[in-house]
Amino acid sequence: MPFAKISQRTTHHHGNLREALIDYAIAAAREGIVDRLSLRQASRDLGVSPGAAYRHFAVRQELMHAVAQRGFDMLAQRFEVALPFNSTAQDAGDARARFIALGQAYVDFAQENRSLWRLMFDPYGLLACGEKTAEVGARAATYEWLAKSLQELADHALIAPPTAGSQFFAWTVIHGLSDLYDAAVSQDLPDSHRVAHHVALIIEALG
Amino acid sequence: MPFAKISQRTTHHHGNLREALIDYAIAAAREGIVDRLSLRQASRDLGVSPGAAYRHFAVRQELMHAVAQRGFDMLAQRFEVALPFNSTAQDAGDARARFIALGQAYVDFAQENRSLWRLMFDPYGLLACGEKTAEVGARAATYEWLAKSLQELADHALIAPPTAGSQFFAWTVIHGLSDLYDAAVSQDLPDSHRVAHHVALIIEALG
DNA sequence: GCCCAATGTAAACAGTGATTACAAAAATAT
DNA sequence: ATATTTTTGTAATCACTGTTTACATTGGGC
Repeated sequence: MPFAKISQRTTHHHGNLREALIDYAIAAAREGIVDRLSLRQASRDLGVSPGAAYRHFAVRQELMHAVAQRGFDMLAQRFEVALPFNSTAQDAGDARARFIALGQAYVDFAQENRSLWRLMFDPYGLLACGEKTAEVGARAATYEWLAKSLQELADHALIAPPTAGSQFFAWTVIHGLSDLYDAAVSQDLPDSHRVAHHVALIIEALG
Repeated sequence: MPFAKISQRTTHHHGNLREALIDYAIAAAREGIVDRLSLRQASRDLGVSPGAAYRHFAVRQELMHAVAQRGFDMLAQRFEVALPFNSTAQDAGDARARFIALGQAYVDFAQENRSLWRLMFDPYGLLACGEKTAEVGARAATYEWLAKSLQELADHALIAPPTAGSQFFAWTVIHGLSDLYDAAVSQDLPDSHRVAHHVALIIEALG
């Protein structure tokens, strides 16, 4: 589905089938429902027998697992761009702008990767799947950026000192926004700076 | 899966297969991933041939469609309990309590019906499926309660007069909370009145 | 009582996740 | 360098799925 047959390899071994499968799934995510991806189709397109995939993923869900993890990495990368980790807010306005940029990055990513996004937060996929340490860890990593940004806001007296509760609140709002923003477009909302405006409201709430 | 063979009917016609299938799926949702429900399994358990289901749903997705719609009805029912429609807030405290009850109802429903919940907000299921008027309509109906509650808050000077933007913001927060609350439990947050506290923050933001 | 639309059945199709027994190649040890 | 072991592939097979088709049964309206 995502793209036609790719590798006419001549060697018996594919070389990097595991990563190739993840790449394939990520590409598939961009133009459809990654969760509904067929292992057989993927194997076929990669020029490999169906059974081969099972050397790398004991079960279909395990591939989805890996894909979601990759998704969290991609998200973290976005955060790093929006909020380079070795940078700091200069003043209150800067802290505010950086916080909004963070929220915007989150929403943008969700919108540009709907299908992957949904997979990442599937409570039946990752969260229910045995050892959830890894991906919860990855999520926690992205959580760090939020913590940092909130701290900056507090440092410039825009909000009260952050707590676990306020951090969760901020995440909640941005996450909800990411999930619903599409639907919002279909309704007619006030036009300008929509995401920015909503993210800014978080600052009000925590002020 | 959800429950074993049910109807040993003697008549040729089932009588109400369509509703029976939806009921079955709703029951299935309570103990697993409704989205992964098998039409054949369902038909089997209902004592009917696989093809029979196709007299009522041209395609599997159409059943999911109907199930999600039922989900919105169930949610609306919760709202009606939390906020009887022919009642009004007496004072500011009342308005506040009612708003929080509304949010709590939303979160509770999401948590008690995780699988159904996820189906309801699947952007690939309903929203992408042709004529989305019906379920968007249903969603809009639940939206009315939120509008009413916000208006009550404004009437008692707890927030500024509601706008489309502020309404969307409130929805966003409550929705995000519903989606993430499970994950939150796994972290250790301040203990008491968690949902209530977060919903209350919406009032701060819109004040 | 007859006809017809609605609703069921049975059998088939292609496609799926997964398992198994076996082959080829790469890595490693001798 | 050769033998052995581990990794990674193949082919065939299983039970199951969504969906379609041709055919049977039924209940309601004339």
